Amino acid sequence: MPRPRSLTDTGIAAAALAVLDREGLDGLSMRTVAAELGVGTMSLYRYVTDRGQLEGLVIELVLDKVDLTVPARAPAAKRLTVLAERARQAVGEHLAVVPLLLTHRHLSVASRRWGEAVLGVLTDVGFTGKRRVIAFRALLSYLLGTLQTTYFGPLSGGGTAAMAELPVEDYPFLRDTARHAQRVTPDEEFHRGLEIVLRGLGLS
Amino acid sequence: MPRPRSLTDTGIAAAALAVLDREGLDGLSMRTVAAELGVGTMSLYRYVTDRGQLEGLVIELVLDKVDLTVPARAPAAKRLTVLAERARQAVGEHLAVVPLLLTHRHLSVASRRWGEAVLGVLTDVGFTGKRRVIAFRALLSYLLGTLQTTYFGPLSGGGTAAMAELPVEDYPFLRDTARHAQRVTPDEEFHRGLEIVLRGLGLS
DNA sequence: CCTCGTAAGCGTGCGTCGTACGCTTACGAC
DNA sequence: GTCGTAAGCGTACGACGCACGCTTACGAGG
Repeated sequence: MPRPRSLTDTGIAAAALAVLDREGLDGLSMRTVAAELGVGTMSLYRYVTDRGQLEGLVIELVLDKVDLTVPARAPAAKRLTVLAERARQAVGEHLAVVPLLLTHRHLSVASRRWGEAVLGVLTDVGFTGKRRVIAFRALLSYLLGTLQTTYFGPLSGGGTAAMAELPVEDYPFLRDTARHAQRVTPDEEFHRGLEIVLRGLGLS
Repeated sequence: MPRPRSLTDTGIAAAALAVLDREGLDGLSMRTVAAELGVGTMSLYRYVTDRGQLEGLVIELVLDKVDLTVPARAPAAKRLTVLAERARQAVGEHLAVVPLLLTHRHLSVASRRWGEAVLGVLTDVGFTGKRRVIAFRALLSYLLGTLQTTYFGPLSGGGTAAMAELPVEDYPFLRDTARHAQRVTPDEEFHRGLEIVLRGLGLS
């Protein structure tokens, strides 16, 4: 009976993501997203209760793209690597969502499904009880940690370059490490770091 | 000759930290910090070029407290654990600085010194070149990851409680894991997770 | 075809933020 | 006692999120 809705959740999320990709986190506001949708600022509030919920839609859109199917007969380490790498890749394609992901992860349904998939693998190879809690949180912490370090201080970024020029007498190790770091790709860093965690879990 | 300065960097940082502890990150503004110091808002700008620099002072204040001395003859795993745990504790006493730490870590001198100490241990047990880069970043990512997960979604928090009530048919593992998680203390989570990473590094 | 209830769309405005600008004022060397 | 210097701050501007209530488009019932 009443006037039909003209916007969809995913349309709103896509607009916000477009703004995010184009102008970064600072450029994301109710006003810019509304403009991106060709709509008045306050119209957005017909679809979203507040800015936080809009941010939630964005991370949902990004995380929904990660494929959770996994080669059934592959070793656990391989299956976990695949799940972690897909999540990292999905987020990596829209780096500006990292800060939003960190704050909204816990109430995202896509994130929960990812967690369920990871826990499925862990359970499959005998993790239960507290051990499973610890293993899961270790994996999650490593993943989120790498995401945020690549976002705020990538090895290829200015921070590392600056450290490479630190005075040798004060920071010999940091300086030398920074110099090697510039030749490590993000993929290599993530993959080999993940191998470390998996090896620590007794897998691989 | 001119009028003497009445504020110090550490005084400003301490005031900001007090506001942060009392009112959280949302309560931190140039106005509230100035008021905490008993000074006009714009007076702060005589000591700090912008809000970002003020945030930098806070994290410097917090990180300066971490003791970087380490038992010389202890095994590497023990030395790294001590360094990681001290950093975690220093930050844990002022949880509201976590978001600031994530954004300002790379240009903090205290953080650099901590990194230098960690790299010293790694070097001491034979890590060099790319391997040292990977090992360091893995440790750093894990540490930052746990900090941010405990800040945004602690195991003892509402997020975990909500997951414990998830429908069994959709999220069997997540639900069961969340139930066990509520009985894991933050210290236990961090310590055992760190053990995993260290074991993955071939230490311990 | 017309009416009218409903909800979409949005204009205005408030209180907050960071901070640019320039005035006033306290200090201490001469 | 004078005066150069920099400390201290009052005002104001353009963003922000969002509360409120008006206007307007729709489509089902008569």
